[in-house]
Amino acid sequence: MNTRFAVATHILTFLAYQGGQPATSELIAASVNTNPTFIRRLLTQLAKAGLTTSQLGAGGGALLAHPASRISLLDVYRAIDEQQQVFALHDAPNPQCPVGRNIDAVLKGRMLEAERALQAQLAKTSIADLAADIAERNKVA
Amino acid sequence: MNTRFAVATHILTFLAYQGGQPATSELIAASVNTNPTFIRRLLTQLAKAGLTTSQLGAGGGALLAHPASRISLLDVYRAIDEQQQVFALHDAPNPQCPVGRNIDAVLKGRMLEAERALQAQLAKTSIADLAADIAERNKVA
DNA sequence: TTATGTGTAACCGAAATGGATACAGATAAT
DNA sequence: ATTATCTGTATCCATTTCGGTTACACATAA
Repeated sequence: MNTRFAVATHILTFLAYQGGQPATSELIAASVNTNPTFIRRLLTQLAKAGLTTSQLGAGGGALLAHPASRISLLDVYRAIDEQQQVFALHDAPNPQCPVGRNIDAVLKGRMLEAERALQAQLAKTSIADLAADIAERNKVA
Repeated sequence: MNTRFAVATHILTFLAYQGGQPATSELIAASVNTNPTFIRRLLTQLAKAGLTTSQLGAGGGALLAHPASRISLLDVYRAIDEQQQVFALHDAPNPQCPVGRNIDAVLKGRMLEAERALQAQLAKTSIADLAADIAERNKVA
């Protein structure tokens, strides 16, 4: 998969760590080690999903729209991965073949089940959980 | 994701439907609606994973190496998706940042949990299940 | 009024994806 | 033995995706 989910999660965790202080795309980009445009593109998606807000102008930046404890990895997944399916079907199997005619319909159901299992697990982790894990690691070190 | 998992599953289901009769890559390609080389590439991977065997020469083709009831979608996933991870991390976050320094380690664990949930669900379906579903659909129609 | 920061468009190179051709080698059929 | 068949693999190609880069209009804070 692409790294957008990981980066989006990084962004949100970073914002949680900011404690209400707006973070510029440049600042976040430095933490992620990428470029500000990439961050802004993801922030746009996160904002559209209602997970973040943006403060324009000097001293502005991105903020969490909700408490970190109420943002789950599933929320991030849904905000970023527009198609929301790990598996892809192959185009247009042969309708003349008894297998080709039905494989998509049959496989789609099983893929959905797997997808649901994945999403259910993602729902169990919040950005606050990640922030806490990170705080723990920084405490020890 | 790419369509290789779907095509590999299609191949195996097709072979299950053949009832022990070898299928050429050309025949399978016609069912999938793709080219024989793509099928042979996947068959090579499936063979390496011990899921299929190949009969060379005239009248030859691919065969299931085990009963379809003993080949799960997880087996296919493992055979085809070499990296076996839905999620990717972003390269080299900033080690100077308290978040960047730890995000990968923390996120990796959560991704693994989700990956495991996905795989556990895949394990519940066998190629025989798919073949049965397809048979049912062909019966009704 | 000026500096700051977002949102978005445009362009780029690298990598991945699947399609197409080609051919050596193994095997079955005759 | 000879021929036809089929695999396994290499090579090349066009298309798409991915993330990086530059640029700039617009909104807002200082």
